[in-house]
Amino acid sequence: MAKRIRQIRPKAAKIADVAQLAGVSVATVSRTLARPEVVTEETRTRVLAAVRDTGYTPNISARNLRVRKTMVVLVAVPDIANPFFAEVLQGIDDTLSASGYGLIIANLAGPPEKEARYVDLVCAGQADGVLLLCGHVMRSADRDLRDAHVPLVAACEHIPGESFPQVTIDNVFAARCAARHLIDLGHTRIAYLSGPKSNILEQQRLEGFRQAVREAGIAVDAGLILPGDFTFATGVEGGRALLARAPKSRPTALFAANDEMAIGLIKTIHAAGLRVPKDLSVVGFDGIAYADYCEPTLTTIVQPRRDLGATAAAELIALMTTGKAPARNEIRLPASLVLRDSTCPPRA
Amino acid sequence: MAKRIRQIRPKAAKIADVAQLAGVSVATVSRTLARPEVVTEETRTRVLAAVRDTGYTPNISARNLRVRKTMVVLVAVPDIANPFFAEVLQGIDDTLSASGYGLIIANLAGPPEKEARYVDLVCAGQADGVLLLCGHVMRSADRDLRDAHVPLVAACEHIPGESFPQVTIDNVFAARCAARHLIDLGHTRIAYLSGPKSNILEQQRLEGFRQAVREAGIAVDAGLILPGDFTFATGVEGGRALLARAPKSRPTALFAANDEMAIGLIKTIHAAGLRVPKDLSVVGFDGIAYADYCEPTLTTIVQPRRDLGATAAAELIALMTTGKAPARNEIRLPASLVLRDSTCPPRA
DNA sequence: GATGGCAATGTAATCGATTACATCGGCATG
DNA sequence: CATGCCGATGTAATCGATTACATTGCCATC
Repeated sequence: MAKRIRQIRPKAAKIADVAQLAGVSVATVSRTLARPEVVTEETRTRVLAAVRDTGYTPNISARNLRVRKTMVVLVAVPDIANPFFAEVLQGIDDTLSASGYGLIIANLAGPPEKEARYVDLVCAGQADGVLLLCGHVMRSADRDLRDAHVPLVAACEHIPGESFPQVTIDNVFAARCAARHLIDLGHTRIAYLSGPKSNILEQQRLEGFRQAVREAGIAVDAGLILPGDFTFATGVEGGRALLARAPKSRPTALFAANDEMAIGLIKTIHAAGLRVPKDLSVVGFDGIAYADYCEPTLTTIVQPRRDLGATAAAELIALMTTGKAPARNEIRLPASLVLRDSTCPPRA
Repeated sequence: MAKRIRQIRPKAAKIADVAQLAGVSVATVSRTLARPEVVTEETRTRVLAAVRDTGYTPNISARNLRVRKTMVVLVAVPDIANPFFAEVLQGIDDTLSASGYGLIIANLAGPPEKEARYVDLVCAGQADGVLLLCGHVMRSADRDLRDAHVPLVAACEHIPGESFPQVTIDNVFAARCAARHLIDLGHTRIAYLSGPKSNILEQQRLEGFRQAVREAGIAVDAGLILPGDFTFATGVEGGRALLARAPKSRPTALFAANDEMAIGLIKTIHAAGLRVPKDLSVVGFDGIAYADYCEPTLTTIVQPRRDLGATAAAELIALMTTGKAPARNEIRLPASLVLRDSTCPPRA
């Protein structure tokens, strides 16, 4: 136990060691590894044998310094603990690592000075590109990021009027579909459970909701727009607010700006003895895994999470390698309304 | 729109530029930045001004090459999409980034060759340390990792007989508590919903379950050990298996080796018209956020996820900086049994 | 047989920061 | 006044890989 860990790492083999062992020059070793076809069959085998024997692996810092690339991209994510982003991340990781890129994750949930540190990293040439999974990067950091002229791609949150590629779903349209679904079922008193007002996604989803309601000729009741911030807890709050209303004036359906709030709300409604969907139909947004586990299963807009990540990553790779922006700057992936058990027509 | 992104990054300022502008040598610039107290007040201000004016940020690859450190640690995680690990990651991230370390995440969910690539990265000196969140690293890669003599710390899964520090909870003990809770409530026919047989956590939890049952003088019914693999889907399967039994021979309580399975199982039980906890008490394991959202809320063992991550990270930092292993190699953090609504005494 | 071309390999400059060692000037001490 | 020390700064070696350019030798061509 507690066997002392070797404190001094054995001096790793360097390219010169390999060269010496193989009886060639360092250039030949480097070439053998980078473009095997340019060296003789014979030297190639000798060099590769030497590589094996020495256990050589190239020092990446040295290479990076020389070629001025890092093969690393920085991914700024609002909150890794959020399962939604976790899945987007997987898509990113798959694509990126298939092309030999590593990714370093900047988790923005946390003290803001961390954010600054990550931006520094990028500026210091520690990343060849940046993937933004959220619209709100700190103002000052944001400037620095642009000034660094590092290839940049955003995903998930669409920021209007930006010049870098953005991969998102059409939130306005999707929200309109969701609301429309409730309307088609026959609901006319429909509530909306909001995300944080300043959030772009929230704004777009509310807009979609408004459009659908307006199209149906329903007046939007300001009292039915409930405040929230995308968390389970505010979903619970929303449920309480609903229950506080006189039964007559309660909505028969509700559209939540994300799934977590929808689930919190349903829980509260159930606790009060009312049933979803009979007494209240609920539609969510995002399509987190849990939406399919909860009771009742949640009708929701499912975003192609992995695909969003994968596409954004592919876009970034293109940008990093060709250096030019893609033809279409705003890439929209299809989202789908998945019908489950949390919606039904209103009671007669 | 599609404003062409600047293809050639403006040549970033280097230390020599700053030195020239400030009218000092590169050494002085470097010293000013690293140890401000050793230079004159006067030069310091001149240098800092020059740094600002040139927008200089040190090139990290060059620094790494020189000082043979990267200030990056590699975190091997079985599956980032799993919310449990996501929270552990947050703890890691907080601690690591507070000490100026970056982290690169090796997501092992995916093609095994990715794993090899990550190991290469470490061997190539791209990381100063490794944090393992799972016991099962590929055999061959495992060897390479040890051979690289890179500081290593494991968390979450305890691997008996290893020489590197491990930060975990006592799974056997915790599982025993969970089972004990059911026994104390008066249950005598208790089922166990397993994880994958080869998984160490599963083995430890099953062992804890067995101990509790044995202590209570209850015979372990092999038919009540249901197969599973930690996924929601196998939880559902487990539920079906239970329902397939004659009502008389059904257990009155069940301990699931993790929360996701417990939730899947409850869903199935409910769908069949039985109620949790009245007809079946259920205890889970892990304490994922969702365990507190579901209906009924889940009695479970909650692991100190953030703390596991933070402690492991702190341990790794110590190992990387002092180079010596800590006094205690096996660090156990306390887990707690949280009582919620999914358990109650059996019906008379 | 001289010449040009080409394929294979070697030599050395280079990337940008850190830091051991050298230098310089000033001041205190004997 | 010479000596030595110290604090501030400069000079240049160094980290390890890549690659432009140089070199070598061989073969084909005239």
